[in-house]
Amino acid sequence: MDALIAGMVERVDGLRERKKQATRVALAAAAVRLCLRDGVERVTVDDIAADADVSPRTFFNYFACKEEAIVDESRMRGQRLIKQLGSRPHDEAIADSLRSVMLLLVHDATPETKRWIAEIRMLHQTPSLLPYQLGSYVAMERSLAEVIADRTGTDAERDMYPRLVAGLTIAATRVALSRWLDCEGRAGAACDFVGEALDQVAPAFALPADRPAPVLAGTD
Amino acid sequence: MDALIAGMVERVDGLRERKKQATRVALAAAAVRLCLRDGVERVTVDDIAADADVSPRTFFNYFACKEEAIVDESRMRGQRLIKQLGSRPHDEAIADSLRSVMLLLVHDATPETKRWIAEIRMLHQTPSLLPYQLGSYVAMERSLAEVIADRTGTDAERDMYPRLVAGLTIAATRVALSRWLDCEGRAGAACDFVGEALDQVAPAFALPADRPAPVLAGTD
DNA sequence: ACTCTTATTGCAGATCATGCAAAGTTCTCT
DNA sequence: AGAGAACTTTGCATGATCTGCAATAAGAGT
Repeated sequence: MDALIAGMVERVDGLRERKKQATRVALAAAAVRLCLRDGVERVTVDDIAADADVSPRTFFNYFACKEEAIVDESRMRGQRLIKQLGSRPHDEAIADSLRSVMLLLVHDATPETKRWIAEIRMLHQTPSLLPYQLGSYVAMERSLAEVIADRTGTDAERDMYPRLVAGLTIAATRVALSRWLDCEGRAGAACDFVGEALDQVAPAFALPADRPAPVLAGTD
Repeated sequence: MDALIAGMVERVDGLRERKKQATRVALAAAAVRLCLRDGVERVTVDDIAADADVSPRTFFNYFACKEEAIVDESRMRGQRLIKQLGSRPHDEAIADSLRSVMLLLVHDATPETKRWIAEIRMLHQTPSLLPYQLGSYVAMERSLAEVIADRTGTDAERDMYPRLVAGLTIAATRVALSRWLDCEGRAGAACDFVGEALDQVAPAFALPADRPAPVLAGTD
């Protein structure tokens, strides 16, 4: 749990680390801003670097490609979400905690959510970005699994349960958002879609110990 | 359903279409073969094109990048799997059908499975390929959703259920295989992992109509 | 102030990826 | 069979992507 917190919290020691963070954030923000303004196709790495006031070469010290930078804000938003999961009441059922936190995503009160919607709308209609978006989801899955392990008394290394619940949660949310974007404006709010998907998947969150043994017995 | 079958079946009309298929298959096979032989980093598009006996320019008529070609066999394998799902008894519970078909993946009787294992082992330890692998999973999800819709009397366009079940199935299988690869040789066979994951997720496959209303009252 | 460590930058070079037009095929129709 | 349409392959040119390497600059610790 210590490593998790250390990796998540944005508290940084010295000036050097703070500048690195700032550069990374500036690059990611520039990437999204330019893509929203000019369209993903028309934005080059040079443009992004110029907008963030660093050399093009520095860009590649932070991201392997343009797409990674574009998706980085989404990744950070996921990390913040997981942090909020950690601050849910510790005795709450894990399904309820996950539901509350995932619904924060689409709770369109904050201006931040507005930007995020514009962002995922762009990601949703740009096939070349899809793989990298999915990659950031998997990264989120890993962090999520650690929190779930902590909350359910399972082991993120040895047990499949936390990884599985994390994967199912992300998958359900992803499908719900995708369907919402497909029929946007015509069929209700995003939180209805996400809520419905998480209701459907919730029965799979029962701890294996509480689940009746399957017909074909397990591995241990 | 017609469009699905048409897109899936590899039956081709004329010589032209057959040659195109052959070129695509040759490129994908060359990509995997060279990557397994020399390592992903050391293989260039020119190498792949040369191995498949076409010009480098032709490569880009089929794939947008090297990674897409490497993952294409995996994508085709998925399509074949979905075809097999269509031939399961039509009155079988969808959870059982999915279980049977997904377990075919890791049923290591065929020599084809051997190659596939080598392939996913490579994908698993090459972070730069992960995004494209995930992309092929999402493509598989779409086809899978159509079959599930057909089998359960739901609508792949309007209902969330088939897309969700497809997404959960893929997610469970992906997590199981990932965990198996993480502790390979130490903790049993791959089919045990996949089976356990699918057992855990199965309760989420109940049709919404059969599911009791959630505690937190719904959205409608 | 001095040194150690680390980040930034420019440059060279390889690879990636796309548009375009010419050349080579398969297909269709008579 | 043969003419022309439709499509695929290919080479070329060009811009973008990405990686090492070495020099410079800047923060951290003493």
